[in-house]
Amino acid sequence: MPEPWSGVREQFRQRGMRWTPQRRTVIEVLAGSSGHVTSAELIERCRERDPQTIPSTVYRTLDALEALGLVRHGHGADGREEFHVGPDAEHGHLYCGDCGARSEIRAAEADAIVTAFRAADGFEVDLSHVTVVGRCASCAARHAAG
Amino acid sequence: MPEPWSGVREQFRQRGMRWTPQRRTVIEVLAGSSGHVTSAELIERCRERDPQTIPSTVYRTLDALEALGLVRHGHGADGREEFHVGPDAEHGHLYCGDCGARSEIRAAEADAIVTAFRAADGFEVDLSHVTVVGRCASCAARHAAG
DNA sequence: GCTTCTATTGCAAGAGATGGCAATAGCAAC
DNA sequence: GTTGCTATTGCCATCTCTTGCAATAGAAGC
Repeated sequence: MPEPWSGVREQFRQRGMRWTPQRRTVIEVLAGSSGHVTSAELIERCRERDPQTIPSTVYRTLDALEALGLVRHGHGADGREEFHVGPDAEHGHLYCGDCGARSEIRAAEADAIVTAFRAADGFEVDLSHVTVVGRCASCAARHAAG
Repeated sequence: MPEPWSGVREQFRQRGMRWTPQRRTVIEVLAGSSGHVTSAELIERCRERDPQTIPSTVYRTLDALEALGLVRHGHGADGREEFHVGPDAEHGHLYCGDCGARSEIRAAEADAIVTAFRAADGFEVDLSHVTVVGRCASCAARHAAG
C-alpha cells in the first residue's frame, strides 16, 4: 500500500477505531486515486470492488479518515462534496462558471488570500475548503469580445 | 413594495415571463428579508403565507430572479444554497468551522482576492459565490492557547 | 368576454448527503 | 478458542435540490 496509506490500520487501532473490510475497500480505492475525487466517484469505484457498498458507510469512513488528516473535503462549485487525497491536500480550487474548467489555486494566490484575511481579521483560512467561482481567462476574453 | 422589487412585474413581462401568485409570494418574502437567506428558510416563510407552496416552484422562481439579476446564490460552508438579496449582493462570506460564526468579506480582502487572481491567471472572480471556511480570530486564539 | 398560445405549476421520482437505531462483528483479554 | 465490550455496519427515514411531464392558467388579441 503506497504512502500515506501504509500505516492506516495502525492509526485506526491506536485511536480505538476498528479495521473493517468496508474501510479497507474505501482506502484501497483512495490509494488508487490521485488529486480530487467526488463522493459519487468514490462510491462508484467502491461498488466495483464490493457491490454491497453502502453510501453512508463510505461517508462515515471518509469522516474518519478526515479526522486522521488523511483526506480533506471541500465543496465544488455546485456545492457537492469533493475529497483531496494525500500530502498535497492543502489547496483550493478555481472553477470557471462558463466553460467548467477547473484548476488548482497556486501558492502565490493562496498566500494573498491567507495573508489578507489574517491581517484584517485574524481569520485563519482553511485553504483546502476554498472553491473560487468566476470566469477563466479565455472565457473572460470571449465574453469581453462578444 | 420596496426597491429593488417595485418593478419586478414589469421586468418579468418585458421578458415574456409571467406574473403568478406563486412568484408574488416568493418575492414578497424576499422583500421582507435582508442579507442572506437559505433555501430552506425561504420555503418555510413562503409556506407561512401560502401553505400550498411547492419547493420546486420556489427554486424555479429563484432561478428566474437570478436571471434578472435581483438575487444571487452561493454555497455556504456545508455546500447548501444561500441567496443574497438586493444591490449589495456582490460579497463573499467567511465561515468559522469551529463556532459557526459568519461574516461578510470586506472590500479590502475582496480586492486582495480579485486582484491576485486577475494578475496571475486573468481569472475574474465572482465574489458573491465565494465562501471562505476557516477559523475566526477568537477560535484561532482559543485553539492556539488550549 | 372568449380564444389561443405557451410559460408555469404541481406532482412524482430520483440523486446526493446525513442521522438514528438495532444487529453485527472487530479485537482485546482471558 | 471463547467471551464481552462497543465501534461499525446496514437499513431506513429524512432533508435538500433537480428534472420530466401532463395539466393549468397568464396575457395578448379579437
